[in-house]
Amino acid sequence: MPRPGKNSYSDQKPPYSYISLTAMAIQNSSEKMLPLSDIYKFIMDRFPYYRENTQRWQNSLRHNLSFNDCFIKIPRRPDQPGKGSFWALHPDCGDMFENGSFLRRRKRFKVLRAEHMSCKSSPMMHYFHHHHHHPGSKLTTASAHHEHPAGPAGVGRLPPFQGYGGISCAQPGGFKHPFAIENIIGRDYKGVVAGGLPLSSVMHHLGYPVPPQLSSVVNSMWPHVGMLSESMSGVPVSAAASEYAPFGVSAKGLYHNASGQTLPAVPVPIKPTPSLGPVPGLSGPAHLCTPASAMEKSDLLEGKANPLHPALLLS
DNA sequence: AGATGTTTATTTACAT
DNA sequence: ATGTAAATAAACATCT
Repeated sequence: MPRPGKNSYSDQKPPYSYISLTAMAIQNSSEKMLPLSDIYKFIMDRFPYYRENTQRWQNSLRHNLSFNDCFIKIPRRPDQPGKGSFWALHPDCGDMFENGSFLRRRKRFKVLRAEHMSCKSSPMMHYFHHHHHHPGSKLTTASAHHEHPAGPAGVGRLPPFQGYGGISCAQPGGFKHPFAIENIIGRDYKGVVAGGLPLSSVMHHLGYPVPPQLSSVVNSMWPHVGMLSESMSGVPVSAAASEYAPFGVSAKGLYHNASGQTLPAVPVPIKPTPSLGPVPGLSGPAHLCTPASAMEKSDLLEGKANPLHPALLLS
């Protein structure tokens, strides 16, 4: 362990899995989707550690994109030049890091084989179209309508997406919130709380589109989101890097200080969700309290699917 | 040829 | 100690 001589953390391996790094990058983008090269760029910009061994970690990252159902591929429209597809987060992947650890999720997010059949599984599935080409491929190729009423200024603004081939089950004005990380940190987001739950996740589950402003909380979610490298931001990397210095802090201490205020999401070692005890009004078989993200394909196929979302159960 | 994706296999590390 | 998520390696396919 390097005795912190100022910069010693800067090139340390960040306490994020590839999945969380990628989710971070995607969430940080205005369109909530990025081409591979931009994911690379995001990571390299903020984490000096990843400016080396690029062959190795980028291969791993690509593996993760393909392998994990929480990432979906969105084809480019003809008017969006560039290489490769866009990558986004599966709308139903929920809080993948609800346990407070960005290193290891409680359970892998897996998509049901027959998900395309019932849109009732999630209103969000309206954004996806049954294009089951290759059997066994994860989600269907998405024909998501990533049209933002007005793309937030900045990153390569895309023309409003009209949908593919005229097929459209557009959710008027809606952005599909991918990743309800608000639950991790955002409990104090202004005006957010409804019955103790972040508004956006409630909305999500009621089938309402979550407005972009709400997903902007992301910027407070990930310690490094919004932070650029020293060269770009003028902020010394070492200073910013110290943000994830306290690896060992308890999750409890991270989320709320004494006054109940929310603190930045510093990744912590996975720990038993302290408040995960019996949820009032939600007693019953354990598997019924299992987060959707914890469901295995087999469970879902056997009809054990949990209609309730983690965000509504735990938080 | 190189970037992008997909897939299988093996190893490592963490949680329970 | 066992189960599993994540990391790593590598073969291979596709597309530009």
